[in-house]
Amino acid sequence: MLRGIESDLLEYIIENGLRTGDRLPPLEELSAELQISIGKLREQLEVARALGFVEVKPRTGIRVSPFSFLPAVRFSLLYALAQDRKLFDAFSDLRNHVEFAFFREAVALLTDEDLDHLQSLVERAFAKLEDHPPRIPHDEHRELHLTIYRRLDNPFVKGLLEAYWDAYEAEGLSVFSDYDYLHEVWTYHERIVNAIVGGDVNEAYALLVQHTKLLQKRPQARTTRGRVNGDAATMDERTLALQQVVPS
Amino acid sequence: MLRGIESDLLEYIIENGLRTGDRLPPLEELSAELQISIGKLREQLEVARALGFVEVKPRTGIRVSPFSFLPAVRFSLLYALAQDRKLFDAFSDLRNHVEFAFFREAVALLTDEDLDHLQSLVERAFAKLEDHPPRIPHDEHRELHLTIYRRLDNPFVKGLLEAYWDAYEAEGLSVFSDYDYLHEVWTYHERIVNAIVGGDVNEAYALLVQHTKLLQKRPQARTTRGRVNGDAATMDERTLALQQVVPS
DNA sequence: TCATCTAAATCATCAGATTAATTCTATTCT
DNA sequence: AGAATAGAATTAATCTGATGATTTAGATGA
Repeated sequence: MLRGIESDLLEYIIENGLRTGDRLPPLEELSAELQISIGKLREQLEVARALGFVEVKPRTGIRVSPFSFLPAVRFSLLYALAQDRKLFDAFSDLRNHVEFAFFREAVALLTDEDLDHLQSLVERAFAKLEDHPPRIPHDEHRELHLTIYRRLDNPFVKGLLEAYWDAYEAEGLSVFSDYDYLHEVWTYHERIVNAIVGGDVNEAYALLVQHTKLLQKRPQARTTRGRVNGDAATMDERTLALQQVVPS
Repeated sequence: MLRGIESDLLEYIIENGLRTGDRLPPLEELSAELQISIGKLREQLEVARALGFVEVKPRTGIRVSPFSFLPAVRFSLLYALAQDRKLFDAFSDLRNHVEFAFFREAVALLTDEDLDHLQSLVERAFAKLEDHPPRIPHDEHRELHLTIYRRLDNPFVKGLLEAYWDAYEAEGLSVFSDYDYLHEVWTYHERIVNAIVGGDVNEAYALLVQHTKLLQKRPQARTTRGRVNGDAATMDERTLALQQVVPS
């Protein structure tokens, strides 16, 4: 049990069969019971908290959280990216392969409500793009992708896909896209959703793959530090407008 | 920089551009410089240590480790499995898809030495299986798979694949396999390696997929607590022998 | 019923002291 | 000179006790 992990705190949770929502004893009690100081206990607690295993608040105490792969992946990923931004492409590559690999299975599980939701996301995205001034439909982008995989009963796949978007945001890519690119992406999204709704999974898959290639050759309008380096004079009006707003 | 992660310690590493092997100041100094107590610093240090970002020893101090995705994945995965063993199948499914998705690319990068190594692993595995008493070639199994993906320049893919084997061992599966199954698996391995060496990647890929299906319908000779529940009377001699030795 | 205040529980943080582990260094022995 | 050993210095590891901050629950009053 828990071989390879040294944590009296987590061991306590496992050995006592604590489940999501269950409360742990106060640190002082735990300290007495586990025979280790509060200081050491807090070191382990911080790890458990960073990885999303427990939620800890004053007065409320320590509660077991539902398992999610996301915090661990995100923590490691964001640290890696802070050291070397080139690793974003590596993770991106993994994410793309995972999306491809689970696409058919995921689509097969979508409910009617999910399909409606996908369509409304496409609508909202185009509304933002065609607004004056145009806005970047970043939240819609994230949610569209994650919605497709929502019904997969695999926390590890989900965690990876979710972490991608956190990394995407950390990289600042969302802010630095040009208008034509975004429009083309969303045209693909629209066609993917239509294919899914129409029951043509093969077509949807093919479009997904194509749309990913689009991202790979996206305009590299940024320096290594995430600042825009495009010459403003060469940008079209709508792209310029996009760069002046925070994505919403 | 490091948005979404709250850790003065990691921030220090990033902001000061510390690289693999670099040393951090002693905790007392850090405490003074970062204006936080040693106790709090140690909480963050424990997280960084658990995720493999730093190595910390008395007298030597704190050193930055090369980045690896493995510790974060393993930690989260092992905790998850300790709570619910069924999650092994979920991670296994992810791992299989990732192996499939990166197989061709990985094989294309293998060197001649790698191919030699693969062949020697197959030889060693059969030698163990045909020994008296037979031994489980678990290390060879792990290394064969990881060797195939060794040249991939993607720490995230590598971390996932490595973590699988830690989980595999934690599940105790390695100890509870029957002889015929193992022999069949290694026959596949042999054919996969031969196909790779022969340059027939498509054949190798097809065999890989087949061999994975073999694992999915493996004999479930264990209870929920990892103990053998097979009736000894129904086992053949060689399988019985396997169960009495620790894999080596 | 609602809002506000009060008190208790619990985590959060800190400072200091002691202990243990590791590495370096100097000494001693062969 | 070289190897083994003993000791010293550095640093993390752990514990203790004290104080502060936050959240919740309950009491109080309009």
